Amino acid sequence: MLTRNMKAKPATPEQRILAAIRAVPRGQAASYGAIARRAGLPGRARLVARILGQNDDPALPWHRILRSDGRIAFPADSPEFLEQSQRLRAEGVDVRNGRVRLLEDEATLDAAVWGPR
DNA sequence: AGAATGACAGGAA
DNA sequence: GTTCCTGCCATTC
Repeated sequence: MLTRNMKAKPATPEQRILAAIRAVPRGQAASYGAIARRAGLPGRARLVARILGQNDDPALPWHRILRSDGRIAFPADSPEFLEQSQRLRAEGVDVRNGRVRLLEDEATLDAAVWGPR
C-alpha cells in the first residue's frame, strides 16, 4: 500500500547480490559477472566477489560461484579450492582440473532469479 | 588525493 | 585451448 516512502527498492546492492546467489539451483554454477548482471548490477563482478568474501552466512551457496571461464577463483593449492570442488562434486557437478561447466543457457538463471515466467 | 589490491571479465597473442 | 594484458569497481593505505 504505498504509504509513505516509495523507495520501492528495499534491497541494497548487497541484498540483491545475495539473493541472486541463493537463486542458483543446486548442482549448477554461475560466474561472478552473471550474478552481478542478474542482480541488476552489470559490471560489478568484483563487487560480488567482495560480498562473498565478507559473507558469513553458512547457508549461502558460495561454492556455486566461479570465474567467467568456469575456473574456481581460489588458488589450486588453497584449502578453499579443495572445499569448493568437493562441495560442487557433492552436488553432482563434474569438476575437471579445477574447472566446471557453467550454465550456458542464461535464461535458466534468469528464471531462477526472476521466477519461471 | 594518488597508488595498490582483489573470490573478476573479455579480448588479444 | 592457454596464457597475458588491459579495463573496471570498490575499498584500503
